[in-house]
Amino acid sequence: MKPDDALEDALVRVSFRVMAVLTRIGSEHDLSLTQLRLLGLLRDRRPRMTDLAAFLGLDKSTMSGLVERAERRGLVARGKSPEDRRVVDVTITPAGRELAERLQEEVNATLAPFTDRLEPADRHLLTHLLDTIAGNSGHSDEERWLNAP
Amino acid sequence: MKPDDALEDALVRVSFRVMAVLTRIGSEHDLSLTQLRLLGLLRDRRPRMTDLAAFLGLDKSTMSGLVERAERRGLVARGKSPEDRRVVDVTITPAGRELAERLQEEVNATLAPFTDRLEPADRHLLTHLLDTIAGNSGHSDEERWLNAP
DNA sequence: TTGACATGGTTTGTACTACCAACCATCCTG
DNA sequence: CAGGATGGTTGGTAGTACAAACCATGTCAA
Repeated sequence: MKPDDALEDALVRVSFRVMAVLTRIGSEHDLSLTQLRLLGLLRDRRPRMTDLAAFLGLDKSTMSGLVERAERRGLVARGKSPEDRRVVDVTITPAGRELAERLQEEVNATLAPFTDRLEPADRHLLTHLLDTIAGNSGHSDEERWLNAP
Repeated sequence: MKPDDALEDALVRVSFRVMAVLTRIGSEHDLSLTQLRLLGLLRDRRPRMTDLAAFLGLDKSTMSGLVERAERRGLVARGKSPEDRRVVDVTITPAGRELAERLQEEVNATLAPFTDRLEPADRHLLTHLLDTIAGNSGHSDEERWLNAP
């Protein structure tokens, strides 16, 4: 084992904490982590099923069930593309959007006590460092919350 | 929405990336994220079922199945406590320990390209900042990889 | 143009995850 | 010793995820 994996360890540790927060908040709204992410993803996109599967790293068949359940709850809608009648475009409904926004607020509010352990300057610094390792050095507004790998 | 959630967003984004790495590496060894975490947890502990459930934030019944499947694969073992014959102590087997170590190496190796985007000084800084928000300010060697919330 | 192949989604079947409620076994306490 | 509390397992249900088989539509080349 390499002598200095402290950063990798810290990343994994913090990530599990963040996931615990997301999982809890999701479950309070009867949403799995994946559904949560789906909703966040659809806030500023209108992808087809295949794109969604690629974004989330899931199989097409998994997407079918995922979208089907979300649709049954009125959070997303399926629309057939006029250009290619095979493709199904997935959109978020007003109800879904409202839920997604509330979720993000709750997540941020829950994470705040942790991030508030840092001085404002350190918060900016940490944000920058995280963006750097994530590859979003020039913080593009395109790449947003709950993005794909 | 508060004006400055940049740090929270970055944390969530990076966490999803880290989870994607863990999920992929786990699945290459036929391990779910939870099994991965269970294995990591057992590397330096010998908890009873209830403690494991609390650590992982899961129901006792979920732990039964989880441990049962891991035991069937020879990665962990159940041992009855002599003091209290109700409790079941869970231990990692040599095979399980070897796998856990290989997993950690792979995870660290996969994360390295990301963390290597930072200068050594920034890596130390980031480690310190992450430890701070996670509450492990005095980096205790007790609290290790894949810890509980 | 039409036959062959590629692409986009759904369906079906299986295994795992996770919860809850009900249930035994063992411990503890009055 | 009779409750009740605690530790785990079992059974039932829903969701997640994959792979394979499938249908519909699109594309390309002979």
